[in-house]
Amino acid sequence: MIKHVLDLAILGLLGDGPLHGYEIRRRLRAQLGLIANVSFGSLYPALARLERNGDLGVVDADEEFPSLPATGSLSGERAAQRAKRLVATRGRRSKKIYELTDQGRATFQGLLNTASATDDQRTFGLRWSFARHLAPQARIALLERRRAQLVQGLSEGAPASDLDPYAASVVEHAADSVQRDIAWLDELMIAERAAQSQEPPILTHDETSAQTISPA
Amino acid sequence: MIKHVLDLAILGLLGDGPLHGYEIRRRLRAQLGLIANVSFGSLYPALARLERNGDLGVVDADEEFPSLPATGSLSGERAAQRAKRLVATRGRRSKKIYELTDQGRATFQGLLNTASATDDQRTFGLRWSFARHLAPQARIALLERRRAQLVQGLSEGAPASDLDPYAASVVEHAADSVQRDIAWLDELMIAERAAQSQEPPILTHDETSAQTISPA
DNA sequence: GTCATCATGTAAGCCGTTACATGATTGC
DNA sequence: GCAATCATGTAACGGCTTACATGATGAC
Repeated sequence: MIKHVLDLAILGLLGDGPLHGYEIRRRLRAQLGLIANVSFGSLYPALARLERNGDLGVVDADEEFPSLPATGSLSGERAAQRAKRLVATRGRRSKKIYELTDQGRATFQGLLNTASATDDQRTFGLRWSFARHLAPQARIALLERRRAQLVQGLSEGAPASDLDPYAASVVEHAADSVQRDIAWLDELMIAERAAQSQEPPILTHDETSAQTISPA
Repeated sequence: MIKHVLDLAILGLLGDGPLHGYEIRRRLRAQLGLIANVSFGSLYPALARLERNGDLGVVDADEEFPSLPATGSLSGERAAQRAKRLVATRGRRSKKIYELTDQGRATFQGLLNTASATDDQRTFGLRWSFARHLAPQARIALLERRRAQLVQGLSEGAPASDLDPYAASVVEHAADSVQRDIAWLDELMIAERAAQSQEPPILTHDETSAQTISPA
């Protein structure tokens, strides 16, 4: 999984609420195990990098309990207490809970809307699995870009001439798989267009923000 | 494409006759473009490594013309002339034609028969496309190993619960693809068993050598 | 108290792509 | 002779996996 894709997965999962690294990995494997995989050795450095970049913030352990809202801004003695408690709670090693910053949300939208030329099926799958965060017209565009890529790959693919039966069966099956992927995209497009024509004017938060944010 | 797989592709293509690097890449893209890809930056170092290891030998340009067989062994003056001609023909940069050594053939058989736990569909496809070099029972075994891997991956895969429609469709399509791959393997197994029961006692060169060679 | 699991993090090694550099051949 | 293609090779860079190291938590 290349860097942008890992970032996309992390930011996407955190879009549903704060999580710590271990849980992010668990969810990726449980929910998207067939299309995404990530080792701790790449996940934790990625989280640290995203935090450095300002895309992620670390949640104070106390804030896991929303029944204790921060009334007004913290300052002076109160802030010192809180920092001390954070250290005491986490020690040097404990859960480190990340949340999306506004910049992180923008970065996520950028990654989601920026289609790479080297997208493979898994990359596309991960992207599409977050499609609810895309504007409707961006969904259609994403499907069409992916479809064009697959069609081009097929045309550049093997003519399957003068191959022995074993190699020929492999090439044939690979071509079949791509064609099924294309058919799947066509179904998605039909469903998407139908859904959009039914309820066109409703704009969600994600949809409005998607229109105001430029790709990274 | 991991190292073993690249080696497998190179050695497999050279099994049909001597080739130079540029041509190896051309054929890989033309014949197996959907399942294999390789850049010069990895191909040439791989060729050099295989040559160092003794799996490949460099063919004298003269030997491209089989109408000039080497009658007897070369020695002394004759050998010197030939070496000079080789340098003159290739200069410092020209076609460098590789051929399989006996050791290279053994290495190929080892790679072909040694299934890795991290095999993906492309790796398996490349392996299977060289299945004609495998002993019949090794073909069946390869198919069954791959099938078991896919079944296990499916069982570990997502329960697809509480996902939004977009993510759910991705997971569902991925599972469908794996199931189609399994069905394909089943077809291959049926065809393979049928072919083997029709003509069991015929042993080709590859089949006999496959039984005497141990994996690398 | 100890074992399994949860949880974070670092370092080494591997490998592949990209970009760069060089030179030979062929058609015009 | 010049451009396009054929042909080989090197170096820098990026990024992922594996293995290692450390520590907290909960069950028994």
